[in-house]
Amino acid sequence: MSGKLDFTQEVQQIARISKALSHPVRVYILQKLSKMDSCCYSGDLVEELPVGRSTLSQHLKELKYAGLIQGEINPPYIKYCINRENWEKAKKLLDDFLNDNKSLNISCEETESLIRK
Amino acid sequence: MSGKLDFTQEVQQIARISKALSHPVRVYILQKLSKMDSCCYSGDLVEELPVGRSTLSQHLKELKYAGLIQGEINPPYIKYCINRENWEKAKKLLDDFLNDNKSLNISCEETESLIRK
DNA sequence: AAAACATTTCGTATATTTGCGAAATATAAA
DNA sequence: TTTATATTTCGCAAATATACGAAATGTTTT
Repeated sequence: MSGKLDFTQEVQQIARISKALSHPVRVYILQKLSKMDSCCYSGDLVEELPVGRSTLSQHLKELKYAGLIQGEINPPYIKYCINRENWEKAKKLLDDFLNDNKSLNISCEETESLIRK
Repeated sequence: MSGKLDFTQEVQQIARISKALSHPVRVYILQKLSKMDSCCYSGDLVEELPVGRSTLSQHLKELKYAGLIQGEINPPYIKYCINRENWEKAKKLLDDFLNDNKSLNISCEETESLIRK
């Protein structure tokens, strides 16, 4: 009976993907994997990143859980690479969110009274 | 002397923006403000959202701190609207991050051995 | 001046995130 | 079979995020 909305699937998905991108280590990993168009060993990444092995492993797990990367077992290594399918979906979701503005007019007068922290 | 990298400004900014987008309440607010191309009172938003006034206020504060929205004082109300300048910057940062892939070939063989949670 | 209103700040509780080292797992090499 | 290697899981501590209600702030209306 209240006017409270449930969040749409879209809103929830955008928040979930953004959360996956909300840490520099994870942004770095995704940037590298998507640019390199190849796979990376966890051991290679830990050399470049300012975190320990177990911490890196957790970040990889989160990205895996979010569906943005996948690991190919290649004993005793695990090669990580972008999950292209989900990466494309994530891109589309964020693109739509960022660019679906009704107009770009500035209707809110920018006055001197704007709150500044 | 270690091979550890510092994160680039770009990587840090992407993580910071993504963090601002990592909660459904904040995604909803940004979606609404960017689509409506108008301003909103905190009181209007609290009617629609499943959080209390003080909690909403905190989310608005975070978005303000991230530079994505601004509040125009209109006593006794405060009208919130998108900070168009920073919103455009955020869009560009994320767009570049999402779309700057060297190629889209799938070089990582997708085998049955993919790790699945 | 007092009452009403919109919003924020404060204090607090709980949950989640981040990080580490040690131990566990599993494979390859000796 | 023992040893070395790559990675993950576990247990824990510290930091951060989320949420609420009560109190504070500041403005308008009465």
